[in-house]
Amino acid sequence: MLQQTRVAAVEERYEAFLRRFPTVRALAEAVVDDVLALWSGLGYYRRARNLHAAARAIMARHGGNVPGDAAELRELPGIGAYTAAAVASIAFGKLEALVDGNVARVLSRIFRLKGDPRAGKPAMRLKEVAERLVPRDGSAGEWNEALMELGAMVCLPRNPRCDQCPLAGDCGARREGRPEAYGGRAKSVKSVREVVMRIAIARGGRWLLRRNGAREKPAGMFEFPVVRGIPPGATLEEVAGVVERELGIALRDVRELGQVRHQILDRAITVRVVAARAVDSPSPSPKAGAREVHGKGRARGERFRWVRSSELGNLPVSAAALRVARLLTARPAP
DNA sequence: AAGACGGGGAT
DNA sequence: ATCCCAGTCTT
Repeated sequence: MLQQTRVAAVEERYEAFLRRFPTVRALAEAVVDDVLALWSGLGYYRRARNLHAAARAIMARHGGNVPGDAAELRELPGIGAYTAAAVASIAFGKLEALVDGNVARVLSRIFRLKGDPRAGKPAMRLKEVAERLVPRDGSAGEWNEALMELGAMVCLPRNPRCDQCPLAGDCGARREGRPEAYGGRAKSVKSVREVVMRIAIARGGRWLLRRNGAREKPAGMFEFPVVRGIPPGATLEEVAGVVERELGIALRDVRELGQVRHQILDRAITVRVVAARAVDSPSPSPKAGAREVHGKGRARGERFRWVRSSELGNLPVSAAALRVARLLTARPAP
């Protein structure tokens, strides 16, 4: 969970995950949708799929015991150089150095290492430095945690708190007077704004959700259906017409509920949320043309599904869908 | 070596 | 609006 995700965000989620899957075996025996459901909203869902696959590999290859050796850990899906070293050193007391985003920044500054610390030669140099520094007295795990913590709490990307840093006297960047000049990424990402409309169709205490395909993002997660081709000034009648044509569901009580925003890597998305009820007859379910199935290799399930709000927590849903659901709960139908 | 991957919190 | 997070895998 911590891969590319802040500790604060993970803290709220991992206890529930461990309660649901307390052992490697429990995780290995779960179906992947149940694993993804506990990952809902966290993002990077490949991590959840990899963790699930890793649990199965640990059952198959290691008799259900997590290997303590970095090289063996590295063979598991989703475990790269950083995670292998972190688990081996922190959980198993092994002598392993590691470089995460925090350590990269700290060491780049202390030794005034130029270049993007996450890629290419600079990354290699950092790993060498980390390996030279890691203590050999059995405290590698503590050392690694301390270095990461220093980066997270003191040696901050933007405004480092050098006055509180125990290593300020040893820091080349500090001596140079410009600590922020080191440890930053090479290129920046431009954010593009985008507006989409999603519709929440209610029927008999359920909402209609649609599962993303393999090429849609986030892949395989449930969302409220997008309504495409709606210009900014369109009327609700026009919206209902598009939905009826695309999904084959007649609507009543159509109303614009409000907006939710969410930030995806390079896009700032504003979601206009339209709520409506399905007219029960004649066709309460998405018409055949809209009823796609999953691509090759997946179970052939329906793209669309009527879901009770109470069972939303048992399904893999995107963060956007969680926000929309929250809005629906806050502003229920009149 | 670059790009893809989701989302959020701090600034 | 930008940065970047206790990265990894694919192209």
